[in-house]
Amino acid sequence: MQKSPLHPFSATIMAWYAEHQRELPWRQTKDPYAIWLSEIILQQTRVAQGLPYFERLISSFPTVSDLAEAPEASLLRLWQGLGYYSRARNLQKAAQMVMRDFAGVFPQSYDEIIRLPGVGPYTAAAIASFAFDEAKAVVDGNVYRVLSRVFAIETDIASSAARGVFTSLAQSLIPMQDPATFNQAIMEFGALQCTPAPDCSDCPLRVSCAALSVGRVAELPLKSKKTKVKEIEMNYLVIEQNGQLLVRERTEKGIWKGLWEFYLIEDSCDWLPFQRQALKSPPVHLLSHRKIHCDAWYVQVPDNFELEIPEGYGWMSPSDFESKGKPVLLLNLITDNLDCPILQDISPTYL
DNA sequence: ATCCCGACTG
DNA sequence: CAGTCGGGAT
Repeated sequence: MQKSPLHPFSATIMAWYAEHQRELPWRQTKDPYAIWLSEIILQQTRVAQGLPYFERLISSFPTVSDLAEAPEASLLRLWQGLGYYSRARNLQKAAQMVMRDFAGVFPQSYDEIIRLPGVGPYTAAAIASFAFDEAKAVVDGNVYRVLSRVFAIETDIASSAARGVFTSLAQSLIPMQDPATFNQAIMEFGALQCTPAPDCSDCPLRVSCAALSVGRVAELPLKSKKTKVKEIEMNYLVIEQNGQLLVRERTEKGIWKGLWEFYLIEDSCDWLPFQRQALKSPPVHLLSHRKIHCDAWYVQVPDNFELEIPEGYGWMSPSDFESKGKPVLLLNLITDNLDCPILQDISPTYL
């Protein structure tokens, strides 16, 4: 077999990976379905947080067919607490596309894989290399960090040019004889060794790292854009009548689409149908682009009173509501107010 | 308080 | 191409 020479960088990180890699369930398989599932979970999510979700999802939906046929609500319930819920909705759309357009066989090339919803350049390269040994370099946040430092690249990673610059470089470094291990190695290296605030003293690249030699490690990678945070107010009324709760699914575009919630008043809470009991407010809830101030009240509606149901809302039993996916903000509200009997009944079994 | 992480949408 | 989409670690 013809062997092209290995770049010193590639040799070093692959040797490092052989020593330091974590044992992770999706690294013990070549099953593209399991690898795809793990990669979607790991988008914008750290391994420690994603791991239990992977275990629950793969055992609930062992095959792409199981996932395609699952009710969306049960998928979102399993995804609860992981954030970026469009990932779960796209995951199922993609599973249905595999069944319909690929006859149930997971697509086997980068060009086909990237057609799946929720799969972009990074994820397609990851699946194509890990499952099918296609020599496509992955470029994720770890790769930006590692390459910008080792090669002292000052390209702004928020710029439109960045992806091309880093993809070309990574593609020039990937060894044809083992692209999968190279891709795993460079990301694991970014996750464990070349971290945002790294300890360079025991780094295997410390003698060749360009950023370290010029004292630019802390400044790289360069990133210009910062997201502005909008402050919003959410007032929840936990409305109970006959042991049922007034709830709705968030169907409009925006945050938490597909998740469920109590009666929500976005602005000031001046609707006072009956005597209300203040609940303990959850702490200010921070998203990347939202700062949510939340207040909540409990309202018991007399059994024989005919309440006018607001548009989009309906009555639901606590146990059915428990089985729906809810934002972490509401899970916090529930667990902070377990002295309220009906909230005990929807206390989540896990986050 | 600040930073981390991909893909889609309009 | 700028804005949107969550949650957690440090």
